[in-house]
Amino acid sequence: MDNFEHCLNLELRKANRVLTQIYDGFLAPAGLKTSQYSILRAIRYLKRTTNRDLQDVLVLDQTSLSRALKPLIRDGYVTVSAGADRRQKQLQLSASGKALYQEAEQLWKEAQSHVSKKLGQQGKSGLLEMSSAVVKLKV
Amino acid sequence: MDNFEHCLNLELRKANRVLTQIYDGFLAPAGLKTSQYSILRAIRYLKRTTNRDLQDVLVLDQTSLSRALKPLIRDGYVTVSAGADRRQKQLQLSASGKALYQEAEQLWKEAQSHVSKKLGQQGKSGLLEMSSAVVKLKV
DNA sequence: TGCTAAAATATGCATATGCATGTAAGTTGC
DNA sequence: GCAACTTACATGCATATGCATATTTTAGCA
Repeated sequence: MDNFEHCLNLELRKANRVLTQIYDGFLAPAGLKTSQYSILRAIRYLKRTTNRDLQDVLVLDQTSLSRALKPLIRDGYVTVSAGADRRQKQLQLSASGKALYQEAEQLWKEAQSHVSKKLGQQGKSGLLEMSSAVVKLKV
Repeated sequence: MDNFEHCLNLELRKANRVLTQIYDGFLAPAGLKTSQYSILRAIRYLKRTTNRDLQDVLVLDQTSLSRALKPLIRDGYVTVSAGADRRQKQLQLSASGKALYQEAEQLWKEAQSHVSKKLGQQGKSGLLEMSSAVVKLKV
């Protein structure tokens, strides 16, 4: 299909699948996928947050986030408490959640380092800039 | 979280979500998602192919592809026939599959054009090059 | 020939993702 | 103060994705 114009979405999706598999492979010893690691990381740095706030950080639909949180809550890594506004659910990392994050962070660093080395500094910043540009297209 | 190193995978995943939603929005009138459009497109240009061959074109796991094909087969857009090697399943577009592709192709062009304009020529080729580089990391 | 390894595809399981919609709680305007 | 609107979150539905594994068929070789 080299004669035809590449679909930007398909190409990005292919890259996404490959990269996700690489990161997931590195994170596997911790029993986490990248998607879950990203959530733990976001909660960790925000200390205390809500579904609503995580949506912006993770560029994830509210309903997707609602369900993505479930395994983490179920397994006790994230704790939920009611806020002053009782519609909200305050999210925090539990002790085991923090411990798991610490462990996974090391694995993530290996993945990040592995990929960075393969892509080179140019490729790495290119990926970040391109991703940022695409995210800005969000309506 | 601006003080911390961005996770390449998360940034790419965020971009992927945004771009997929844009393309899916354009394709919605045809009742297709980008993922399905990509499969129709690949089959169309290969004329006659198999799950195995599509794996390479779409950079998609065999099991994911197996299931992704089901709705298209169920709805009659893709037809299956046995090959000489009876383990294989020969895949082709049906008449309605070709018609649907024609319709969706117009919508896809609009999406591609819309995004290309937003990203600019630089951004567009950057995305394609970056994606290609990442796909090459596949083990 | 017949046994074993390899190849093509499917299925069980779990999570990922988003749209349409539902539910509960807070906000606003009169 | 209350009806109407908005906000925060969850659920039904359908597809997306991949790992481990099962099934069927073919290929290779003793």
